[in-house]
This record gives sequence, C-alpha cells and structure tokens, in this order.
Amino acid sequence: MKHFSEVTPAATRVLDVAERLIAQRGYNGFSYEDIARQIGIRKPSVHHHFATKAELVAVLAQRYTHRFRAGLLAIDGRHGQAPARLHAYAALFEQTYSRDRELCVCGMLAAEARSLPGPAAHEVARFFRVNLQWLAATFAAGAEAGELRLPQGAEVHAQAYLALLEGAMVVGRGLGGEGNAHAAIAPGALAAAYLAPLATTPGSD
Amino acid sequence: MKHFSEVTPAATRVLDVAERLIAQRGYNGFSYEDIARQIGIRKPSVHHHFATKAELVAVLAQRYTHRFRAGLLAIDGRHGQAPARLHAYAALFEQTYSRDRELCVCGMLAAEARSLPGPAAHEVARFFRVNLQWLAATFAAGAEAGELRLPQGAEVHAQAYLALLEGAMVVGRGLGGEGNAHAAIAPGALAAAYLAPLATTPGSD
DNA sequence: CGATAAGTACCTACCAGAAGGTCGGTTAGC
DNA sequence: GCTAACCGACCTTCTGGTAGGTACTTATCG
Repeated sequence: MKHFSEVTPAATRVLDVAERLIAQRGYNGFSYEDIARQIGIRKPSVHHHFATKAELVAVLAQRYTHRFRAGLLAIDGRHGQAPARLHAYAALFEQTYSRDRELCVCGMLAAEARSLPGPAAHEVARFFRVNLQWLAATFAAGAEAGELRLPQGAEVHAQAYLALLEGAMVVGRGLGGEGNAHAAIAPGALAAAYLAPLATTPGSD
Repeated sequence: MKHFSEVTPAATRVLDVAERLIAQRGYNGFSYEDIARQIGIRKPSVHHHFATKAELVAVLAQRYTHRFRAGLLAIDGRHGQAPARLHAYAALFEQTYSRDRELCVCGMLAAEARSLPGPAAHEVARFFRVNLQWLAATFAAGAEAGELRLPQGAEVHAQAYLALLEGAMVVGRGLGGEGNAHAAIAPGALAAAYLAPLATTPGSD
C-alpha cells in the first residue's frame, strides 16, 4: 500500500481536508465532492491523488498514527516522570478536542470500524496498539519508579486511560450544548481525575 | 415529535432492526433498504412506519434513553451501596458490548453528532444528561456514606466514569482483532480499575 | 540550444448504483 | 368502513469511480 511519506504536496492538502472531514463527520459522512469543494478543485482531481476512498482513509490513518508516535517521542524527551508524561499525553487529546470539538480521527474511525474497508480498519488497529503499548510502558515505569501505585496491571490502566480520553471526546460531543451552563467536558480534567488517586505523593500534581 | 410508546408492534420491529444497524454501522452506515431487507418487507413499508430517517433515529434514541433509565431504576432497587451500583452500571455496557461487540447506540450517534439531524442530536444529548445526572448523584451518595473517597467533585467522576465506559467500547472495536492474543478490552474490567482506587475499604470489591 | 519525454495537477463529461423519499393502490382484520 | 401493513413504480440527488484530454514544469539528450 501507498505510504503517506510518498505523497506530493497537493495530495497532502487532500489528506488535510479529509482528516478534518472525518474528525467532524466520520468515514460515511463525507464525499470526494466535499473534499474537492473545500480545496477548490473538481472531484476527479481528488481521485487523481487517491484512486479510491479506501486508499485515502488508509493512508490518512497511517499518517495520523505516525504523527501521534512522534508526539509520544516528544513527550518522552521532555518529561522524565510517568505522571508528567501521562498528563502531557492527555494534553494531546485536549488539543485536538479544543479545536472546534474535533474528535480523534482514529477514535471516530474505530466507532465506524464495521463499515470500514479492510486496510483502513487495520491501520486504525495499529494506532490503538501503538498507544496502548506506550501507555502500558509508561504506567509500568511509573509504578517501578514509585511515582504511581497501580491497583491493577499496567495494561489495564493503559486501556482504561486511553478509553477515558477517547470516550471523553465522544461524550463531550454528544452533550452538544454550545458553551452552555451544564458541565462542558474537558478531556484533560477527566484524565487528571483518573491519575490523582494513583499518585504516591497526593496533591503534587 | 412522535413518542416511542405510541408505536405499533410492526414499527417496533423496525426500531429493533435499526437499533442493531446503528450500533454496528452508525447513522450514515445503513439505509432504509437495509432495514427492509432484514425484516423481509419493502422499503416504502419502512417509510410507512417512520416517514423520514431523521424521525426514526430520534424516536430510537428516545426509546434507548427510556430503557436505560429503567435500567438505572432497577439498579437503585437492587443495590444499596454506591460501589455496587456503579459496578452494576458498568455491567449494562458490558452486556451490550459482549453481544457481538455492539456499541452503545447513543455513543455511536454522539460520535456522528455533527452529521445528525437536529432532533436526533437533541435526544442523544438527553441520554448523556440522564446518565451523568444519575452517576453524579450516585458518586455523591457514595462519598457521603463513606463508601467512596473522591479526589474531585462528583460531577467530574461521573463524566470520567461514563467516558471510560463509552471509550472502552470504541477502543475495543478499534483494536478489532477477533479473539486474538493481544489484550481484549472488557468495559467492566476497566470500570473496576477506575473504582478500585476510590474505595474506602480496599479489596472489598 | 532546442526537442522530447515524463511527471504533476487539473479539467469536462460521463456512468451505474444507491440514497431518501413520494405516489397511488391493495390486502386483511376489526 | 376504518386502520394498519404492505406493495410496485417512480423521482431526484448523491455517490464512488472512469475515460480521455489539457496545461505546465522539469529533466534529459542529441
């Protein structure tokens, strides 16, 4: 399959627009016509860059995973302790969500996984495996360093933390109300609520 | 708008099938033709029961919320303590998910909220408000009774707990692998991981 | 230098199928 | 005779995708 790094500048613009459209409306909620309109070209030109929708989405998920992986490396470079890393991780999601309540692209695609072309679903699965692996390693390191006290195994906490963040975006969107009175969801705040009881030095973060 | 309780037996079958289809493929992932085929009737007959897709989904979300509310009442009747109630609540999601990895209907619809007809989106929002209200009350009661120790406000824990459960289903589906080696997600287990550190009598549940 | 080949980016015109929805009508039971 | 349940035929719009061609740039080679 095509790799996202082999993609020309014009094709990259297509990916950018498609990414936004998927985060907003999902795989079944946008068309090549939508992409064309937003870029200012005609539909067949989009097909010129990505022959099929299936290929487009697969490459997109691939690129998204790659960017996320780079984000994880950056976190490891900037923060030494597990709690700080996990907070920075949550900030990744908060950042996406705060941009007009956009959902995580792979979170959206995961929900639709049953109606996704095979290769795309496979890329989405890879995204989650990468994240869970990093989270499990980070939780485990935190426990070993005495920064965290884990009642369950690191894998379970990794799953729970990831689920909490993905779910926060979904629930937040579901609540819908535009800046109204009843509690707006902030993924970062929920992540903090998860981490607080696990801290060995309560109140230090 | 039509209320789900005013619905005839034949229309109820349409709702049942639509519910399954939405849980599997989402609002934009199924058609009236799909419903017709699964029931064994023709497409116009589906329109006879629900004039538009928008109305169908709105009524469906309404019915789903109603059933969930009944579930919450049943939990309150069967369990006295907050931790037990919260575990029973998680079992509600586990039950849906264990049936062929079906997603929570309103979770699915929430992800697609941006491409949902207005009334349907409104019903979905109601679902989340109902759940958050019950959860917040339950967490608060547990704290007051000394069964739970909450680092944050009850509302935050309610949001986090709901997000964790909705997200667990999404992540689980995203991972995709059919009963393979790498960790399968179990919503109930993740919920337990969330509750354990909040318990005042560690290890009692 | 100029011709040519190749690659990128885009276009109009078109197609077949699926989508949501409408219309007018039939059947069967109370 | 009313109502629920259902139907075939049809309409319009959108969908992903194809065919075949133009314009521009860059690289190559005699």
